[in-house]
Amino acid sequence: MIDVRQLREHADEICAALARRGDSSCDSQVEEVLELDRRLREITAERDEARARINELSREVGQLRRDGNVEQAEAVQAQSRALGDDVSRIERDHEVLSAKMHELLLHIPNVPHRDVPDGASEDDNPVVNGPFLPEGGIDGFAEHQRVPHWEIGELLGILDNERATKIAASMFTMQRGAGATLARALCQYALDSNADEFEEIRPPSLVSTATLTSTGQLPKFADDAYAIERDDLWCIPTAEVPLTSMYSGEILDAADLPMRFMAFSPCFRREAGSAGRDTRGMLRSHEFDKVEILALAAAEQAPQLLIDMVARVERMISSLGLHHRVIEICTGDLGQSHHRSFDIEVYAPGCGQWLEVSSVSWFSDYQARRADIRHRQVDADGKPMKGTVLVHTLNGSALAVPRVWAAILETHRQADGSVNIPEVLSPYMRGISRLGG
RNA sequence: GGAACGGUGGCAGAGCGGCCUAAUGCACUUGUCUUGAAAACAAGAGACCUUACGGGGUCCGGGGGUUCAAAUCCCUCCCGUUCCGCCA
Repeated sequence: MIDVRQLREHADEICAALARRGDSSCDSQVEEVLELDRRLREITAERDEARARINELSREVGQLRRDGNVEQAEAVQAQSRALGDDVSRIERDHEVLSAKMHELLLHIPNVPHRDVPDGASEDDNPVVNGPFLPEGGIDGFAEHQRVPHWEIGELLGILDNERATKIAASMFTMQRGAGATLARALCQYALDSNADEFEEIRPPSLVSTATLTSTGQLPKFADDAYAIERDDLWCIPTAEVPLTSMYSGEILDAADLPMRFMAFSPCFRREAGSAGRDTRGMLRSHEFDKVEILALAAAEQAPQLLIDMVARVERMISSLGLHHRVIEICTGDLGQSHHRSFDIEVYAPGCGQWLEVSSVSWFSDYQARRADIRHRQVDADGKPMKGTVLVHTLNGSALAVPRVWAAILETHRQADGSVNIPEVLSPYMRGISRLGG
């Protein structure tokens, strides 16, 4: 959610920034919000005035009754009752207007950071680091690496999506044997690698409607999430959702910032808009495992944290012997809640494509305003100051299992058809260092 | 799922229709005293909205109701504790 007060004072700048996203409907939405805001403040003043008068009169009634002056008390009561009717009428209007305004605000996207490159679509996302490829670039991969992971998985008996489909539905996956061990090893490894700075959390996988609204999935993207209507709960699409809301409605101490969390969780996605895309293998599925990293920070800490978190993901990918590049998300491709975003992509030689394995994003105070997460401010001497400010949120996937799993199979496939497990995973592989062969 | 009891400021906890502008204690901040600290004493202190910056309004789990007036009474939902039932 963007700030109404900011909007009031800097409407032109905000509209201009939103226009960079290429969505022209923002202007009219902003205008409508401002109009509602004007009316709302008008009637709020009216209501408060009436309420102040009622408070005054009620005190008078109390005094009159104590004095035994019943007649006059009743006269004042009648006066107050009439004012009470005014107040309830105004309150009804107020409720309608503020609900309308809130609804509009929930649909207005975040303002892109000024350094976000202009662009219309994902085709305009620039590569900002890499690509880090073997000698010879994309053509430098050997012939035995050019087998898609779904074929490798089937040959080695470690991927059984056919049965996953039988048990559940299409677009569900199932790993077995060493394949399942590898998937779990990746999570263990990701958690251990980030434990130096991030507190491990094991959050609920189902959350309330309020929680899913805070992070921006609702109301706009309800079709993408699995709903458990009977209990008014939703399956999380990422651990970002519960982690961000851990401190919702709370006021944090500046000294505790930044707060850093990581969590392993299953992720559930209906993939409503992508039916028929990436249907083979592990590239896209309704349920997958992921380790997420997340930070709640003061505004001035955010830029450096963004850089740090991208670097962490890059180190992890490199340590697995995978080939990656970092792209920055341009204005036209930026998610609704995002202020600035970087994707880490891994090259999968078997299926011959760059796979998005992580997206690290800075949300400015957009999510924090929805979730109401604030912190106390301190002055230059570290003394607490009056008032509170919203925190900034950042998050990213430390490691999303399926695509990394796929890239490992394809990248580390040997000429004899076996697959070498990256050295860093050996503590988690029960002694398995090679699949097949 | 059933029953009982609860939910009040950072925490503990009183209040159970008007003097609540929420007692009291702890913690906190500032000052006095002190070489410094502690103790003692005094004062202060929250959040949110709005403002002609004088103020005004809101906040006692959420929502609704009764009343001139609700922390206080009624309804409803949520959460917690304890006991029972069920159960990894």
